[in-house]
Amino acid sequence: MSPAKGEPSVRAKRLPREVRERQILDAAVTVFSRNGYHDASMDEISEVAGISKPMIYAYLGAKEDLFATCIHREATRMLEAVVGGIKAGLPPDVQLWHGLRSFFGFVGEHRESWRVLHRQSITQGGPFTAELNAMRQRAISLVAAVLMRTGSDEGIGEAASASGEALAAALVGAGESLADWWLDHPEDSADIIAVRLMNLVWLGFGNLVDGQVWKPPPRVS
Amino acid sequence: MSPAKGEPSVRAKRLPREVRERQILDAAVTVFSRNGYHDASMDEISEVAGISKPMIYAYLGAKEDLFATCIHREATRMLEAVVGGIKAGLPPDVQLWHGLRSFFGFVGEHRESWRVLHRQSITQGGPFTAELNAMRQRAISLVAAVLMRTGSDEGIGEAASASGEALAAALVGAGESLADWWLDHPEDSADIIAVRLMNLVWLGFGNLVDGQVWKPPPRVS
DNA sequence: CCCATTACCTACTCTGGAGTAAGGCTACGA
DNA sequence: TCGTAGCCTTACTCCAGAGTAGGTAATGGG
Repeated sequence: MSPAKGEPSVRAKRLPREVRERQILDAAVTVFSRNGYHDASMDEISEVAGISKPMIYAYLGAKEDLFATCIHREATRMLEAVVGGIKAGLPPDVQLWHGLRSFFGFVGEHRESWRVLHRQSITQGGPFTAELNAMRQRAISLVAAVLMRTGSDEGIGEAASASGEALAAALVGAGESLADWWLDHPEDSADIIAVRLMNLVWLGFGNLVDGQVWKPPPRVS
Repeated sequence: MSPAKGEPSVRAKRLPREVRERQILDAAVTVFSRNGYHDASMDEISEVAGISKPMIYAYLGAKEDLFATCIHREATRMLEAVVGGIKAGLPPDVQLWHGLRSFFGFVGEHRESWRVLHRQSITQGGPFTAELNAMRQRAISLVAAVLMRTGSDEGIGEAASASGEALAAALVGAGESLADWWLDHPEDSADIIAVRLMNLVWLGFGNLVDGQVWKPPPRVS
């Protein structure tokens, strides 16, 4: 922007802490998503944020703290998007459908967020693992809750209720993996991806093979 | 141990290269699975292998090469286990069932291998990413092949055939995620986990909710 | 107008850990 | 017996990159 001479370390304009923190977090998410935790350097983050390194330490603490804060913020955003997309009182398949739709919608619009969350959410190592596990668990619990509510609404089958969390974990994993696959095959829209997973998860292969298809209800949202 | 002299860097017994390489790889898998790529140090690996560091460099090359070799070996083992568990000529659901069973069986018996493969297979960064992606792709292709073969055997439905790879990606992800979940909830056997995923993937939630259950055929190995 | 506060910077220190140079053993063939 | 090939080690070098010390400049209340 503005600078007639590139932007060679001009002293940054004075800004209130609140704003700078946001900028730093945004930069951190960008860099973390590009390089992963370990290969991201504080120097690079500070550069992207257009600020000098000590500011990061002053405001957000050490690298680990910074990362944990990123994870927390992005995970919260994502979960809110998904939860916000689910409307109570609708039939179970429709609820699931809305959840998936919100999820893939979010991923499509916030690729960086998604990369930070997923690419790093598996890797063990740092003490931020706590933050990551907590977030993942929140996701699984959320899904399990939807599934179980679904179940109790119409007398759930043995197989499903006995293993709610396991099924939720599987579903979450399928979603994650498919989201990743999608990033490499962006030709389809979020809704199409969501429908595919919905087909798999609701109908199952047994029915798909027979040519059945699940379709979203005509007039919802 | 053997505290009379501890075991203070006693010169290791002379062994043929082939054997040492195996030992080093085993140690590397152990350490990588415990700490992840970045937090694993060559020093620790050499210590676990009972050998000095330069030997690793002499035989297996730099850290990245070592890691890539580990991934390659473990991934190959796993894929062979899965492929070996699938018998051609059986009904589609049974084939899928055998595949899942082999997969979870492998994970149960080779936790270290699994951790290395999965915990690291997502994280991007090093140039070994190539190795990882290749392996993951092999897995997805394999699954897709089984699914499609299944399909063509009995006139596959539109929905399934249009998105074979996507569905395979989802299925693989579900398996991975469930395997991870299992590591934290080891109270169930591999077969039980496999049945759960089979239920989800073959019957779908729609049927599970109605109380249907998929059961393995009575007499198949 | 002045001083306290808060934003901001340059220019370091210091350590973990990858990778290597250079040289000792040991086995086996001649 | 010696020599040479190939295991094996100690003891470094070297650097990226986390984290900090100490100082400058804008802002705003008195």
